[in-house]
Amino acid sequence: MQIPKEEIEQKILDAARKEFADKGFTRASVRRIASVAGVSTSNIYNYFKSKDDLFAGIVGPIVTKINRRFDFMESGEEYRNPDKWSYAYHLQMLNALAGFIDAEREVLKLLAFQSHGSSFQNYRETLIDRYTLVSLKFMRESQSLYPGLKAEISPFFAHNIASFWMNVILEILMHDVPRAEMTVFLREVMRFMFYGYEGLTEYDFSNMRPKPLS
Amino acid sequence: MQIPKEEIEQKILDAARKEFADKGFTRASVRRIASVAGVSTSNIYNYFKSKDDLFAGIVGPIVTKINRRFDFMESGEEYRNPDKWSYAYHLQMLNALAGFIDAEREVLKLLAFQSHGSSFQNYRETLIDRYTLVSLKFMRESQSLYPGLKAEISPFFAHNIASFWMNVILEILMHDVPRAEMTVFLREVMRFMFYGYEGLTEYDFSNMRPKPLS
Amino acid sequence: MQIPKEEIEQKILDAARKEFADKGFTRASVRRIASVAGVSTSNIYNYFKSKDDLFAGIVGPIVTKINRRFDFMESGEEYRNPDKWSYAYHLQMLNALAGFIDAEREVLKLLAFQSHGSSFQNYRETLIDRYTLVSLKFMRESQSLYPGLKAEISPFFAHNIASFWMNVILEILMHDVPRAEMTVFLREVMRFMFYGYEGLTEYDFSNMRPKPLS
Amino acid sequence: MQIPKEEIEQKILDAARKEFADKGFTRASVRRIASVAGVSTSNIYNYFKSKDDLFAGIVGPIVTKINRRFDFMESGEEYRNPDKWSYAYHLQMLNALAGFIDAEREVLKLLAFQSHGSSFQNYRETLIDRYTLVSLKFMRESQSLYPGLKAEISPFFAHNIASFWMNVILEILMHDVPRAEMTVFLREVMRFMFYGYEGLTEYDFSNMRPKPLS
DNA sequence: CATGAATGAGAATTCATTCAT
DNA sequence: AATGAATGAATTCTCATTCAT
Repeated sequence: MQIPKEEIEQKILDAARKEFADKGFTRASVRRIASVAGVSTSNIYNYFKSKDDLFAGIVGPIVTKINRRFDFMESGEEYRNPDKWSYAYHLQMLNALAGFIDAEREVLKLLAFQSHGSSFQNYRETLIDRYTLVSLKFMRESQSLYPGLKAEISPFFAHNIASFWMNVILEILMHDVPRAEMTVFLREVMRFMFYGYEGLTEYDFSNMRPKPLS
Repeated sequence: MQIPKEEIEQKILDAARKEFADKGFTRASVRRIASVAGVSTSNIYNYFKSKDDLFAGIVGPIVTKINRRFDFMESGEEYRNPDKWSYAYHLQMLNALAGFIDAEREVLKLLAFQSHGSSFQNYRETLIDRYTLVSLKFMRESQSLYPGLKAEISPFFAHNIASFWMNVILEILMHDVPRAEMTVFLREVMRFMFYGYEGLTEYDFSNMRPKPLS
Repeated sequence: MQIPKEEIEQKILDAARKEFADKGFTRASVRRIASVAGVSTSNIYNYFKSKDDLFAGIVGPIVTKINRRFDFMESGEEYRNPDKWSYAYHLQMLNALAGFIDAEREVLKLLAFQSHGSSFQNYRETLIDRYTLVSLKFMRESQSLYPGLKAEISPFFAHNIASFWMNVILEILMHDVPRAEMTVFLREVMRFMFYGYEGLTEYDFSNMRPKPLS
Repeated sequence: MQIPKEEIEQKILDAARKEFADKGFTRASVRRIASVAGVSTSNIYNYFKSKDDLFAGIVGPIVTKINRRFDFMESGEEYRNPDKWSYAYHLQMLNALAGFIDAEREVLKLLAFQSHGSSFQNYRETLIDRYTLVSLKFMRESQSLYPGLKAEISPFFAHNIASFWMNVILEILMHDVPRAEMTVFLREVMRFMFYGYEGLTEYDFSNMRPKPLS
């Protein structure tokens, strides 16, 4: 054919992205995707072996990226870097997060709000769980590094903090918060968190937490 | 015929509750509900005029209760009570909340996780919005009562706090946290929140926030 | 009960009339009729043994009236009256017709446009056929009375004239022609018919046909 | 698979034609059509996107033809042809009409008697309205060409004449009048009409109207 | 790689009617 | 006379997927 393979695949993915965004996974129709893509329904099955696989084709790359980031966090390497314990580092992380959200809004929205019925419907939970583990590990490491720290956080509480962060991201996505406001907002959230933590753990995080905005 | 109406209605509701809990609103099947309830499919429509109405038949009463509670909060009456500003009051609220969650777990789960596709699919958002308004109002009233307070909370931040509380409840539901642990946990969360607020608003909430659990 | 039988029956008939007028026989729903009438669906079956019977309950009396009129026409008695051959008589007939249509619009519309699917769905045809027979008979009698008349009208042509008259009535009903205009219009139609007949039959109907309206 | 598309489509159309002819649009069943066509119900929806579309698939081509004929009449081009005002021309038209009716009996019957509930249910009215407009226009043009003509026809009367013509066609269809008789009959009707018109308008149409048959 | 053809299972809902009470 | 309860059959339509070509 004249049309190269990749181009067709791209057309399918584009159409699918729109359809999933509009209707959500369950109510999306492969037929409609095909017709928008200008491709026969059956041909879609030459590129993706199921509706679920098609969804994976869209969110897969981003999921991989996210997973790799979590792999890295779980590796613990990060924490061995003393810079990790600085305000600047946290700010940098927040910026990276904001950038990522901003760049991948569309797909992240699919993952967050439209994946019900697909094999990614529990992805949010998975991430929260992973992040919970990471943060508990971080707490433990903190205690060995800073013996004064009394960070007695219950696993479920940690889970909720993780869930809170996830929630913050979902709210950003849901309300299409622009990049610039994201930074301000995320910094405020982090400040809020540090103060909250301090209250619970009786430890002074002042060198880490963001300053108020002017 | 001999079987009284209520009994049948109850059987249908029971079967529906199970089905909705299992499959979620969209993927639930009226046929299956009927067959589990031991009733002809069409007979269901003598009791509930649509699948959505059937769902409403289950969650409706609880929704009404919740809405009434929010009506009361919006009325502002609560805030005119000076006790509202006390630690004891907050604890009492948390206990009431825990009791309610504990009593209505099953239905609340339907509302929270299985309502997608029904007319209640945005209920979570609605509640968050209402609570946001209430808390912003509370902030404003606080400022007139306690002029020292610098509570500059952006509406979106307030929205996120509301969303956080909602999230806490969802987590409790999702992980079937038992009643006893709920109290402990909610108290911790509130402590966390007060400290967080203090950091943001530079105001001393110490007379209001829960003490640490020994 | 306090409510007398007739009253209930009337309520049912009223509700049914509305429903049939709105939806036509086939798409009308007995349930809806019952609910509008404020009666249980099943109770309707104590008054009318089927949906069709219910429809008959509405149109029946008018149908009977019409049938009796046709019985009379078929009896031929009318034609033995020499006045029948006069302009005045025809005018009187048209007025009677207009009055009848005006008085029974609602039911006639049901019969004309909404009876499809009921046992009255062929009533229009039946009437046309009866009228065809009557007019052919009239023609024959005319010839014996007025030997000069060459009224060679084919049965099918007669059928069409009958159908035309029916059509005129349907148009009056469909466009809600008010009583006053009806008279004018029917007179014009009759004039038109007589001239048409004259052309076909080479007979002078001038003593019978309506004058032009000044 | 081996069976080519057109063949299947034809089978479906054939079965549908029968079903619609038997039951009328509303009471026709897609299931039954499918089973008669030897095709799965759902496959029908690969050919026609709805029951209505299926009906349109049958009557559509003829409707298009008819519409084009009316477009032409409305264009007025016809009237600028002086031959239009001749007996011969009218006869030719009647013949064309008879031919068309004869050729498309089956579909015309569907349109005329079985379209209730479909999107063609008002087609009869539409045609009558169009024809009414055309004939009123014709009347006006006549007056400018033949100033002696006093053709004061009310719109509603014109409407009724149009309706009469439609009715004539319906009767032909309903009683399966054979082609040969159609010609005779239509000529009689036209003669009748011209005489009728003459009586109403006091104008001499004698050069236009058909002669009596022998 | 592409497609036309096909399908079975399933969806929610409406219907007229029946019948024991 | 009235009703509450019940039902089986029917409706159109949508779906993801398969497979021979």
